[in-house]
Amino acid sequence: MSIKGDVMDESSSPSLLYAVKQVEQVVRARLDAVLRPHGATALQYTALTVLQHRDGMSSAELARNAFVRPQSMADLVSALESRRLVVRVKDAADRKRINVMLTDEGRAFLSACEAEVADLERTMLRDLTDHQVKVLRSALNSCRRSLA
Amino acid sequence: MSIKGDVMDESSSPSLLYAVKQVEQVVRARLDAVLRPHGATALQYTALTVLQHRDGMSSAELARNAFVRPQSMADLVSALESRRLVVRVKDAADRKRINVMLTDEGRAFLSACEAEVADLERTMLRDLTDHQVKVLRSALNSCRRSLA
DNA sequence: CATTGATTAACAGGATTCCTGATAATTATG
DNA sequence: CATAATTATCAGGAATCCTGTTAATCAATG
Repeated sequence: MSIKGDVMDESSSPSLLYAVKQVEQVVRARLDAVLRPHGATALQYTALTVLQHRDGMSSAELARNAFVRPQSMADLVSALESRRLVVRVKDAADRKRINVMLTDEGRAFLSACEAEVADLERTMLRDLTDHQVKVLRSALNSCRRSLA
Repeated sequence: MSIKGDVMDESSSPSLLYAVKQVEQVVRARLDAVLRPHGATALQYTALTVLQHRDGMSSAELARNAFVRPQSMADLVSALESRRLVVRVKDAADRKRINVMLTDEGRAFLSACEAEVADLERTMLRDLTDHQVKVLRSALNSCRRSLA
């Protein structure tokens, strides 16, 4: 009885593009399950965490950061605003720009999910050494940079 | 002028869940761009490559492998069938099962995309040593297994 | 052997996430 | 100043995800 997601395991040296996708798929599924009771999706959560690091980004910036079209991100931000997790604030210095800011509710939401998400990450990394985690992190960042 | 996708770079030790998602996002965008002229999406392509490795999987198996609900995969397979890239064949030994088989067209499609996709992967890994690639691969597989 | 449980496929409806195409306003550039 | 670049928004649509439900088939159990 095989473990889920192992059709193309190490034995067949599959594409690393595929390996990344597999991990992302299982993360997404697991994250969605964690977040659903809180009323959000994995992607929405991701956008919120980005804002947590750099509040006040424009929708266009968020889109670029996520490698999607501006409109895609605008729709996501719109949904977050509907849920009152963010507000959109006209930029004083640049009137065509609208900054996306976390609300207190948004911050509370992130706090509420934090433990479970951290648990998920801990589970994901449980069989890796500290060194492997370090290499993984820098390799992923290298991959992203090379394709960005 | 920052590189796209670097809001939470190494300097702030972000979630590895996020790092995976970032790479997946840029891969998906790049892969979509490569595949669009061929008339398919990154996800459809991924499903086809899985079948390339193990032809005749059922839709339910493909779903499990991809960590999505059966219906989600059924819809994707349905789209692939419409494009004649796969056929669905009743299983002789188990009449409730339908095996998804690559067509010649499906195979030809994969061949047509192969060079460009390989190029993409090469680009992704260009700044990594062989050793780092090796660690990356096994770490990703470990992550997947731990969450599956 | 009959019943129950598990698995597979499919229908239906809907939300989310992605894209393209287009328009308008604002800022940057030469 | 005119043009180019950037931002946001409207519109429409495809793809991808889910939940809920039903029916058929196989597996397990007593």
